[in-house]
Amino acid sequence: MADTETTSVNRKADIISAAIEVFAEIGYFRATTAQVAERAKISQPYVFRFFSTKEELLLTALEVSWTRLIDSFRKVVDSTSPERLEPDLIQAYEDILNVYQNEILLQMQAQTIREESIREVMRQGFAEVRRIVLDAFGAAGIPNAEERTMLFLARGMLCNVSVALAMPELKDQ
Amino acid sequence: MADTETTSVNRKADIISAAIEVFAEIGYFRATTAQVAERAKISQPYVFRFFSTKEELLLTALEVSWTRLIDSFRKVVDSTSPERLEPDLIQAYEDILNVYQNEILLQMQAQTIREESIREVMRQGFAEVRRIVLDAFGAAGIPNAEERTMLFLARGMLCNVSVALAMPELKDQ
DNA sequence: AGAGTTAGTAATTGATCAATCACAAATCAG
DNA sequence: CTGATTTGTGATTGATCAATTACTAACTCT
Repeated sequence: MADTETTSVNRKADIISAAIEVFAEIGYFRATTAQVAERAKISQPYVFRFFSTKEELLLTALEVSWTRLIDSFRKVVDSTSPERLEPDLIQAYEDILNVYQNEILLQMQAQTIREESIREVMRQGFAEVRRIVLDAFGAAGIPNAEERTMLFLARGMLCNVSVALAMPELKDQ
Repeated sequence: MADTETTSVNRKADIISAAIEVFAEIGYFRATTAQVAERAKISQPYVFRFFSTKEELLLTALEVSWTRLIDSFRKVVDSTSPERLEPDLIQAYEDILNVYQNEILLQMQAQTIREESIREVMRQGFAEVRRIVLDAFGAAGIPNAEERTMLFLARGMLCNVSVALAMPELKDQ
């Protein structure tokens, strides 16, 4: 097992990573499967061995991005103190925005896509993040947990815009 | 001057309105100029008499949407009391989200488009809205005006997502 | 060795689309 | 009435793209 081996799982992950980059940079509808394939260093038709349609590839890419966010938030909730909970959640989100910016940019795009399968993934992702934060705020004894959760999500959405448009003044104080 | 007359100005406005609807519903990159033309009840090539490219049409549509928002906020700021300022601004935004939802959905799409001309319009729009709100909060003697402005914008962004995904639970309380 | 399976590609297809061109119909000015 | 301008469309073009087809190459197991 050399590190150059190419398993089917690796290939699929490569394609998803390439798709996240290309879709985020170029825009899902404008990006072509050939561009994704080129980034993944495979031929264009080979993409369709792993994903039957372009939309299915988007769906999978979105699932990956939500899983990353949810896992990260869960880790914080399971390991921090009530006083550090909110700042640590904010820090976790900022880390993701730094390291996996393209995944967040892709989520932003998907917010306005009207295909029902896409909307469903987005709704599930948002609902689960909200659930995790709300439960954690409640367990930490934070008062007005519902409103605080709303404000936490709201600041997250503004951070996204701030990053996407390169307008740090929008969020910084 | 009958109300059925078609001036060049009317035609242009028709095309912009049609573009806002079609782009918002279908997505800018996926929407076709033929669909815009059909909605505006003209032929597809005639669109290009008023806009030299599809992107220029998007740019104009975005300008219209920002002008609507900015004019609305200015009206509130110029006419309300310091105590009613924030609730009235929130109400003004909710009204726009109800009546001109497509314009906001188009702005959301444009947040992730990387063409520099599009980004410039979006940055100017956000910067001007922020300036208006911040100045008004300051003039109204609201403490921590900067932070309150940030939170106002943040709640606005969450409202957008809540509307786009039809998830009222995200913003309601 | 060689049959069977997996990994991968070149070439093509049918559809779609932004933009242009060539032209027609209507309106207007003198 | 007529020439000029404005308003508008049908037909076309050249490019692009998702998806399919028909292959080849490489590996695996016996």
